[in-house]
Amino acid sequence: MSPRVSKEHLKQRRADIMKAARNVFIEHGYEHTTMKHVMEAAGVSRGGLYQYFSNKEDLFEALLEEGLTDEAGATEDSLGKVESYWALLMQLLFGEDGSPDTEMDPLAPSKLEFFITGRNDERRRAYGEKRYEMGLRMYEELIKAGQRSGEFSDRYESNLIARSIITFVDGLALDHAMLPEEKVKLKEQSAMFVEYLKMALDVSSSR
Amino acid sequence: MSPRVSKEHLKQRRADIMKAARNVFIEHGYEHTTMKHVMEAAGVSRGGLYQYFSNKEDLFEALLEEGLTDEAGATEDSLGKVESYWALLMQLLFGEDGSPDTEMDPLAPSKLEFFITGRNDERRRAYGEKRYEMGLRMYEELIKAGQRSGEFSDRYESNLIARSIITFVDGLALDHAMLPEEKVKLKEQSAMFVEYLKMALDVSSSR
DNA sequence: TTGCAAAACGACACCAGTGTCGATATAATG
DNA sequence: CATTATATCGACACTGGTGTCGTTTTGCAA
Repeated sequence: MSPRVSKEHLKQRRADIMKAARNVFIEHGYEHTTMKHVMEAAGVSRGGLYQYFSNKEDLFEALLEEGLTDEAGATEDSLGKVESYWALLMQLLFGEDGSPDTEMDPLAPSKLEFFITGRNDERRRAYGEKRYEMGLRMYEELIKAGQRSGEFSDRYESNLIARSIITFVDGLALDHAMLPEEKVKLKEQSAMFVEYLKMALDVSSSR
Repeated sequence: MSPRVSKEHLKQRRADIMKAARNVFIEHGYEHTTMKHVMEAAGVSRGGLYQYFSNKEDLFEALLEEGLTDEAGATEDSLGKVESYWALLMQLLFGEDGSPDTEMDPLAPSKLEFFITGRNDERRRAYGEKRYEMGLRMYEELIKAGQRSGEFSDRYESNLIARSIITFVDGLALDHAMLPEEKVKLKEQSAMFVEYLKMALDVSSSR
């Protein structure tokens, strides 16, 4: 119900499709979802869907970008109301409450798929690298700042610590994509990794 | 050129196909290789190929099993000629020479694909869990033994350490699947992880 | 109301990949 | 050498997914 409609309505429709698509990707994974799945979930026709997204890749990338801006916003928010670099780091790792829990981005498995299966496609690869660099820089800057302030020890290179954080997070995401949470022991592993970070950064208390 | 042949020849043919398939999977990844690719690489017809493997999944699983038995054999070999649990652990992690290097199983990215994209298939999932458990048990037993012998501290639970090893290895494999080696800094990260293990197990020297 | 631009529709042509099956070729056996 | 079991072949039918495009519908403006 809406030909030649306001830009508002177009935005809304697009958002609706993306929301439905998100659920589909979560359910079926990237490779196994089809445009037909999305059509049905979003209650839109084939032609209608292609009006907004020219193919599955395009659609998924829209979701990726959306997630990115959301995240950036959340980080922005945290920046003010945090009392230490350590607290900020914990918040970056585990979200709002800043303590290890069992929640993970439900879209994460599909994201892994997207980048792994696309590793031979130049475009996709470049995009993946860009995202890796972004994450890396984020953690690295944070650690550097903490080191400069004296809160963190500079025994280890900030770059390397940042890298190991990403490796760990990716590893957890990967294992969690394939195994039930109880088997991965997400919470315990996260807690242990935090111990490791405390050691590497020479932070005593967790507050 | 070989109908009604010796069992030897059949084994050989099968092995040849698997070898060719391995290369194809390495080049294209699991999802993007087709039976046609394998046919061409192995120099065998469609019908011929299907005589040995009933589909792509079957073929890939044969490669997985092969890798598993190879690995078990290599581990077996090490067991005798190793002077400490620590050395054994390093050998398990980094292969023969037991020191961090930049080599990784070239089939690893395809393996990740196989299990991630198949995470909703019951059969595949169960298989993945089985493999995880196997790897977990292997590391756990080793660490337990080291702890019993007094070589390792039992400050941390062997199970948890084993898990974090797998998480780390998986994380590295994942990042390496998408990023060039220089970007992941495989070697440096491995070295740092070893430092961490030394800390967790309270091992002083690396020999 | 009426006209229209364009949003939404869904049938269609197309393609790539799969697994099968009858035909063919040939290594072993007597 | 003739026979035969069967390994190998490749054409084929089928399937599922894709992106397009002419048609229909509908919200808005005149």
